[in-house]
Amino acid sequence: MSEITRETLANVLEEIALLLEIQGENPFKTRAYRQGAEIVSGFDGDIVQRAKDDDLTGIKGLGDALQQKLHELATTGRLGFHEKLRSQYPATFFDLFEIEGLGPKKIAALHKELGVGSIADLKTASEAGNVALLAGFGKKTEQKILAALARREAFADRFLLDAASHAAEMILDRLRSHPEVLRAQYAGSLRRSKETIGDLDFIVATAKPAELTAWFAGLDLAESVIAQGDTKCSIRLDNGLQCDLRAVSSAQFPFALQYFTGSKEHNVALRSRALKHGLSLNEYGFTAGGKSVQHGPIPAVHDERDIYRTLGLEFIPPELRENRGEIEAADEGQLPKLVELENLRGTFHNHTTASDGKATLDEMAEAALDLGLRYLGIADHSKASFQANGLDERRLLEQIEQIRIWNKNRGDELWIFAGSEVDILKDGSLDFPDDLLARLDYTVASVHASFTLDEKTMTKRIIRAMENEHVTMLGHLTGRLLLRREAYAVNHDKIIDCAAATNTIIEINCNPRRLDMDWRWWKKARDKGVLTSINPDAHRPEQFQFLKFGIGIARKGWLRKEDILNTYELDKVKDYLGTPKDRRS
DNA sequence: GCCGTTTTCGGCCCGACTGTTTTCAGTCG
Repeated sequence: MSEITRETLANVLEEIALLLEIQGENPFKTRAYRQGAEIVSGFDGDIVQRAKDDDLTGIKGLGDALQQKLHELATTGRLGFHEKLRSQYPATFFDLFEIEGLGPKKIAALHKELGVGSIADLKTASEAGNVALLAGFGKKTEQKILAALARREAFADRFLLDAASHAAEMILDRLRSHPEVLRAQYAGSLRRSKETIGDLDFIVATAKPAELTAWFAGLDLAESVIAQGDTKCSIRLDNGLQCDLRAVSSAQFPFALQYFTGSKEHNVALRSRALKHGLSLNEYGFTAGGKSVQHGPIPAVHDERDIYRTLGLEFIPPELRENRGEIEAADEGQLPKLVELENLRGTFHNHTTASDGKATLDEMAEAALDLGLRYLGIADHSKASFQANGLDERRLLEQIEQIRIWNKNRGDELWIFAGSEVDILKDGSLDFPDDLLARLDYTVASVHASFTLDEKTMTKRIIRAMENEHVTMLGHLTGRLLLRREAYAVNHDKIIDCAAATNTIIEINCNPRRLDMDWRWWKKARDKGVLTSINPDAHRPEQFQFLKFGIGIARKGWLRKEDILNTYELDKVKDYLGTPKDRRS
């Protein structure tokens, strides 16, 4: 029996939800399982242990039935109910749910009538023209399935933040310059600063919605038009990214923006709260609702802030809207004052041509100056990263000297901190000796090889590095490359505890391919007193722009200005780095 | 299947768009 993890528990519940849908079960029952999966994934604590101990009472959304099932699953590694459902379908069956345009009803029909149990089956049946013959299906549906299958092969279904953000800003500019647009904003997961983006959502306020949707469908950026109506239009860009436009009145705008920003889970919670206030909330406004509560007059709403205020809540910034405690905190007036891009004073963890960067030290420094930064940390690779032209001891000493000269001449404009991104070797020792590390202003310690160690060994390895007095911060904790490579196994709880105990900073690597450590861990780390640094890992000047994605992740992790080293003023950073590690706070 | 400061039963979010329909089901968000 493989080890039971949080993911196992959540996946089993999610699969049950899908299978129940296929069987036409009561939709509310299906939803209960799906919500159960969400609760398990987002639970703040050791849900697996709680399930093993049959200690799940009191967790909202997990009733008797789910508690019993989770307990069975956690203790025995299997769930009879789940296995019975699954046994009726092939192992490849769940892939079908990823096909655009196919939901439980259509998948059930395809399976029952044509025996379709995999993507390959679906392709064969569609190409043979058998799908179009089914009741409720037609030629167009079959064509759409084939197109979706082709697209699935050609494109990723999710996009990195930089690609999504770039497209969104471009389209937003176009929308805002349209004469019939009063207000425009992007919503969805991009506005929430999720680490990857499925599609883009735009909301416009206009008196002429149909004119806007037609204009949107005709954009030269549109590779194809997925749907076009009087108030809604969906197009696909030529990189495969889907963009949805909703055109609403100015009065509806805040509601639509709130609604389409999501997350779905946040909105469900918000709507249920509205009902308790005697109000029904949807994407167009408040209406009288709720069964037994006497409602007052429908309040005036001009912006999103008014929506939250009406429900007795502080304004909840989009990044926090994941139903992970933000509504409760807003209710108690306990939301953090989140960090802003303007709070940044400098940046650490940047590369130059000395290792694998594409710009020289001077070029990086000039770019940092242009950005208005007060200090810049250089951290080129160490010698073990030979694939990245890592510096040996002699070259590092030369670079330190070069930085000292810069500071002597131009330190009052931009102060450069001499650092190193030193490799954490397989046994947890570092790639440079302590006496050399001691000559640096700071170090970023990172894993760049031996990714396949088991979790216990990897965690021990990283902890050994953190215990070194010269390790200022930990680079990209899990080594994940979003949409490309999974994180290596590492125990976040233990790393966070060690970071707190040893005063080691954990970076937020804001390369859009990384965004590591994951935002879901930051609130816990912050509460334990762990400091972070928002690090662009820039290999060329334009990559300083990654800082804004790091800010998004920090905000998503509930972080405030004071939780982040590079919001400190220069003097304070010098003090911090000049204080022995065990006496930093 | 979950929930409850009127409820232990009867609610649980719902509107837009498409395609296959002859009045609506399915999907998506």
